[in-house]
Amino acid sequence: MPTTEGRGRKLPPEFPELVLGVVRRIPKGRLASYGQVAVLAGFPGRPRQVGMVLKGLPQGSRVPWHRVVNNLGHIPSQGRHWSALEQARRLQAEGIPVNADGELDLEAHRWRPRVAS
DNA sequence: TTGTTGACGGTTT
DNA sequence: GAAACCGCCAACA
Repeated sequence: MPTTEGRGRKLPPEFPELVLGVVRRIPKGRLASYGQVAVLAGFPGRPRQVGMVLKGLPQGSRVPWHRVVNNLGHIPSQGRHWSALEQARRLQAEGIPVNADGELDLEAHRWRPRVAS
């Protein structure tokens, strides 16, 4: 049955939910990259769509989307319309040091989901 | 309808 | 070791 699963070329309407579910699973003081969230959500190779979903999140969302950064360990748009500076401040409040450049130690706080082991 | 952009990632030169 | 290019797919103009 073609649930169009597996290589479903099209993104299911639940994509945002899956992404939010993964992001919500990020523990405090931990960081995750867009690609990582995409893979955990079950859509490897689509980090941009993940960003697009987070972009459409309202400010009242309980999703710790501020814990999601790019693989470079750097917060984007640092000065654009987006309030990246405020998010960086939140990360510091979680115990994650952020440079004035908007860079942070991703590897030092990389979220490690249980891979079975 | 087609073309371009985009909270990015990975690979190659 | 660093920089540049390409690729994925969806939403927007």
